[in-house]
Amino acid sequence: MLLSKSCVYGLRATLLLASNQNGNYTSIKELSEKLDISFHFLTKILQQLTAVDLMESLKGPKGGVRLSKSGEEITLLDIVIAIDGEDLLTECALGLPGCGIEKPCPLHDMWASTRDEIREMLESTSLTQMANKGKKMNLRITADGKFTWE
Amino acid sequence: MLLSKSCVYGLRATLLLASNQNGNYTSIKELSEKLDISFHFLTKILQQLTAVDLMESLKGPKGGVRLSKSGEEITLLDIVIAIDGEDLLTECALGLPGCGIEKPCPLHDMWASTRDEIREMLESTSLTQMANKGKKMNLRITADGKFTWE
DNA sequence: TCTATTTAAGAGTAATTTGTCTTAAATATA
DNA sequence: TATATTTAAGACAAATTACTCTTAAATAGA
Repeated sequence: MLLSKSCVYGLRATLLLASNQNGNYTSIKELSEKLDISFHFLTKILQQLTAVDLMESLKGPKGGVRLSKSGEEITLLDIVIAIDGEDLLTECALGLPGCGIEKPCPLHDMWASTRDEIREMLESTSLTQMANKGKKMNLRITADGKFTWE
Repeated sequence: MLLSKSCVYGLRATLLLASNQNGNYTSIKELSEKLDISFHFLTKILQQLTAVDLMESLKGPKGGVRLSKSGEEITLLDIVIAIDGEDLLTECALGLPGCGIEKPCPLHDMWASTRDEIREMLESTSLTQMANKGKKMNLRITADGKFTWE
């Protein structure tokens, strides 16, 4: 799997938040129900995003989470790195520690350029772009497809 | 992680076999020692490759494993698919089952083209190509770098 | 101030991946 | 044929990832 499940869940949730940005907090309960993700599990994942200030949270009634800046300023890469770390973008295809230009493995050159394309793709795409696309074309972000962008 | 550890180990072992192709069997013991991989674990992994006829094995003294055809005819993709399956090349970036042109997620188009590049890279590279490169440039296929292509 | 609501934090469980160990089956060679 | 060597197979253990549950802390609103 390219992205961990946690990361995928984080992306789905932040896409939803980006589609809906009005300054209000959205409760994690609501997110978890709309996205069909376990509430407690999603809570833990989103805590990682608030920990790196990609999101803000507020406890209590009317509380919840929201993006800490415009979804246009948050890229898919920001979310991926916050949850899965840099591994995907730095790791050797043969799993060798310290694989790089100085001490490469046979696959290094090829793999490094593929990795860069992945990075470029994630880095050049904002949450808002994807959320707008999903909204406009009514695309799925859940398995059952019951989710609607409203 | 893009590739599982099993897959990485399988790649390292088959690269070594491709570098050394003379029709003889190489014992898994020797592979595991040269590559610094647990013998029993490597045995299990290589069984998956013999199961799909990418390798042949022979029990008993002088036994071991060898590629079932020239390493020029075996691509990295063959090994990856045999061990990790097609997931990497078919899976949705958001983990949605059945994500495709008819029922895409917002990331689908972008991701599908990146996935195709990964496939293209793995498919167009043979074990022998990588083994020769490693041999010629004396590149690592183990963490400690003690391995030598001889 | 009290209460209901909501996130935070941490312990605990389940599933998957990774790795180990033992025994069985095959085979080359003496 | 007997023996040593090697893969095959399956049970088992450890580590990681995925998920659940309980309790604490914060806060809006009555």
